[in-house]
Amino acid sequence: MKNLSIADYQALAEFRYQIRKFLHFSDSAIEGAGLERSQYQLMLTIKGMPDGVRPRIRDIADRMLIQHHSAVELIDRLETGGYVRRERGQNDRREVLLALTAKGERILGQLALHHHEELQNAAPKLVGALRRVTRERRHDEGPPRRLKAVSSVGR
Amino acid sequence: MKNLSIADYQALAEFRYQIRKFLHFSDSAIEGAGLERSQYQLMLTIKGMPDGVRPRIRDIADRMLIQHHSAVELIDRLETGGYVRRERGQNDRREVLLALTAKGERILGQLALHHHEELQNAAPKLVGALRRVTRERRHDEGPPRRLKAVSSVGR
DNA sequence: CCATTTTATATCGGCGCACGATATAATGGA
DNA sequence: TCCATTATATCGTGCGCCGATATAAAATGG
Repeated sequence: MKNLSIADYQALAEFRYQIRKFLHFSDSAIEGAGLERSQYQLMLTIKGMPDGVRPRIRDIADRMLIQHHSAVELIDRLETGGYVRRERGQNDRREVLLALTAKGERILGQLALHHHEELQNAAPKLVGALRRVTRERRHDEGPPRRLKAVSSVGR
Repeated sequence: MKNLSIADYQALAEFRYQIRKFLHFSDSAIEGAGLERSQYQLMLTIKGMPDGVRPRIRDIADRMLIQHHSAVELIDRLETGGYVRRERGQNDRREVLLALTAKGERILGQLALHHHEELQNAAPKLVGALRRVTRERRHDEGPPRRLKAVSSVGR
């Protein structure tokens, strides 16, 4: 089994850092809206489902890669907050179908837009970090110094 | 304020899904080694630091974008498990410098290699999802669901 | 020097997330 | 009908992360 070079460790660490940085931004935005990360993701999962598909709890859990009862907990809190609502299935009465409330739609819209804008800035660094992991070592960019939030891509 | 299209929501949801999928793989691998995600990341942060920099708790916390006392907790558990050790600073005796134990080095090496390999597979989908988010198509959606093999949802 | 401020680390209580184990209800198959 | 399966819900536990607070060492100002 081959070993990784220091540059490989640094590339992996850099990639984790970039993911954390994006999620850190995300968490701040989400918290500002009174939600938690997973609650936003659950709403986004509902909204981002293929057209016309009415999502059951089971479908949400699969898409979020969590156990169904973890989804149940999230939905409990989202329903309490008035962001989503449960609807019993008509045909199969075991099913619970989920829908965003008007409030949920509004909050999700704001947050998603904010995330969309942030990703225009963050994407290059994320892609760059990934490239450094997947490419054999290159050194055309120094160690990640402290950068303030940049608005330009820098190529 | 402009609104996002359904395709934008789907792209954002897909990106979150790809991140979750990578982290889900990561968590499984890490759990198999008896660790937690943040514990692996902390060790990786130590190992991936610029050459010669001896990491203090403060430096780790900054790099991980967490509060220093959150890092303290992680280090407590890592030290209990025998993965890292604390060393009092020689000059400044307030400092605690961190070092990986032999056990820590070995486990980190295995996990990092495993992650490195996985990223060779996962990177294309992550980059693809990012591209779909950053591609400008906000006003209209073209043909519905023109997707490459990229969106295989995986169970 | 000593008092005060700053820096570095540690402790305590709390909440959200996710899990395993388990329960309840509806459906479907032999 | 009986029983396995499916869908959802409940309970208890551990980790991650936080805010508030505490302790110790170093730096600073008279």
